[in-house]
Amino acid sequence: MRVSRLMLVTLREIPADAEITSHQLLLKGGFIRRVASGVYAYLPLMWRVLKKITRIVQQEMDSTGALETLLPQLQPSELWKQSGRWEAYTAGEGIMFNLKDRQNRYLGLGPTHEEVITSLAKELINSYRQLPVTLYQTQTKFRDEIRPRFGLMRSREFIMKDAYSFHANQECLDKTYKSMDNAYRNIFSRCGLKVLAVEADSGAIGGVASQEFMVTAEAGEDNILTSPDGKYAANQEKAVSIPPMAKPLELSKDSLIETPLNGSINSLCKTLEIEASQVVKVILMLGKIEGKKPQPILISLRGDQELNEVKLTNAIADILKAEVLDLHKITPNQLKLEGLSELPFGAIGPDLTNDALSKAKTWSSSFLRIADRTAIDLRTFLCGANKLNLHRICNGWEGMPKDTISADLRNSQAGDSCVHDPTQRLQEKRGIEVGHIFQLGRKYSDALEARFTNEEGTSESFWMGCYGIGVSRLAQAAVEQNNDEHGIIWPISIAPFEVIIVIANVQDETQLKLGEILYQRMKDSNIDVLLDDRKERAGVKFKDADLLGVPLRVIVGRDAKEGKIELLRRLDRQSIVINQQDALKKIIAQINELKPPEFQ
RNA sequence: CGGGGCGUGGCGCAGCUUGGUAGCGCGGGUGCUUUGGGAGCACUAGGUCGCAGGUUCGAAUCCUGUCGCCCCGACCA
Repeated sequence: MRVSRLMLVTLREIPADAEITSHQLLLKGGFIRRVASGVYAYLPLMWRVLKKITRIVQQEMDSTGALETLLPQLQPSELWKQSGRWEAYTAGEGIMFNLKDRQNRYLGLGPTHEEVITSLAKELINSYRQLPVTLYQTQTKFRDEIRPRFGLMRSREFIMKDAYSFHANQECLDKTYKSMDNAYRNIFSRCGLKVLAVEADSGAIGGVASQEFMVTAEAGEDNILTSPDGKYAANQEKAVSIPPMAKPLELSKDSLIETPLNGSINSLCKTLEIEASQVVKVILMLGKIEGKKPQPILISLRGDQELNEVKLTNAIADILKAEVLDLHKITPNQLKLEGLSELPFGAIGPDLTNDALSKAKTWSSSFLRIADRTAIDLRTFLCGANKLNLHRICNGWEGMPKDTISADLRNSQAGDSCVHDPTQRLQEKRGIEVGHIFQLGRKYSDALEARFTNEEGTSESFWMGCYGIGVSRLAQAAVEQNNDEHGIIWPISIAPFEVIIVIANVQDETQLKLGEILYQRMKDSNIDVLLDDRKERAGVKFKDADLLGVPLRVIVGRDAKEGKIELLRRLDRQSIVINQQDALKKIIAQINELKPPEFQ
């Protein structure tokens, strides 16, 4: 390809709305253009990158025996109602774009494909003899994100590889799960990415075992907690740890304490000269629960701990045996709308009585009370006295409502001791999730009644796994991890081109001719080569070459008349002057050197 | 959804407070010079100031509404 024919538009100034480096560089280098919020056009250069990633993904998936397919993006609501996800994915802050066709049928734009694939498996697979089978596809997915941001990192339309496996039993699922884990590690390593595998919550998709693959980068949106010995890594939602000990509280008698105008735990503690770990704080939330009345939830936490909403959601679902569709803090305005009297926010205790809900119009009339174990473990603590600006000292939980359920609700934090080895202290990192593998179990096959006949001749639901890679996100994550002050440095395996030939001055016949000869030779040797034949000044072309991040650069310039060219490596700007006859050999050698060792 | 901010040539911005019919830098086109790190000079094209109402003799500027985009947040109010 010739740069003069590439529709290349690089920007001198960074567009104002790009926040993180990778987003800025992709815009500046002419790789992507925003079309709407969270919706991007992949320009020709970017498309080459995406195709290269896809190719690697295909090779690794194929080598596990998975079958490539292509499923519809437009999906009938019926399938989603059968799996029970239609409500959760469309109501409230649901992320599924949905629409009505001319016959008033409801459809969703696929954010994922469990329903479709499971219903196909139901139709196509009847016997254990057909199992196991894994299907995968690479295509555009749609998610109406609450807040799209950072270019391709969190977009509303994105490219994803998703795979689904079907098995006759858990052991077989385990085997495929492991082979996917292995394939994923190969994929990321071949793409030139440093990726960390972490334990994860399976979230809205449901299921048992789950692992995320994180590109470590400051700009990442996810918090990861790791142990220095490398034996434990989990994302914030899932991470467990041993919290620091609470400082024992000296005062022992029940006593009321005036605490006017204490906006926060911190100021409360400062005024009373106590530690946050000696306080029990209460948060009131309202959960929308499938098939039930809105449920007020009273959450008790130790003052120095943070609420983990994912753990809370899981705990609620577990206790009520129903899906949690939505979970939000209760606001004074909501209380008013519900016909309830005001509550002493800021001074609520774990024993706030259900009387507070007695006049509720639509809500359940009693609290679901859940307390984090660290709060339950406190012997003596300070908590709200259920009256504005009033707190009190409590001696243990004896006097508290009997229906308080203990659960792990807290966020693990950097510095906490690790469960597997208390001498290890958790460290915090930021990461970009580029892959996620799950063992779904039988959640979807049960819901959609997707069954096969097993060896005993009886009917049984499929065991399922699902495995995703955010292809477009991975491409941007690669930029986030590989760049310098001059621009992008693509890992060679996913670079839009492997080599760029820059003819310093196309008006110089000798340079132009030599450039063209080298270009032809490289094309003949199947090298992905780009020829910068533009009638621009050399400086402009060098700047663009840096920005575009092509790993190897051949400069045909002044020394062309002696048959010499310069070969420059983008990564470290090491350059050598060589005879043009040796060019091809040297370039091929360098291309191989730049690949990860195990794939040269 | 809550809070904050911004919409003015392709990009980055000024002008708005104090109304008088639009400007700067970069980019585009043409010509000459230049030619290894985002060149110089000259000429030139390009904007119903997001949109809709209103106030006014007169609106980019003031008022109302609306659309779009960006940032922060959703852990005791």
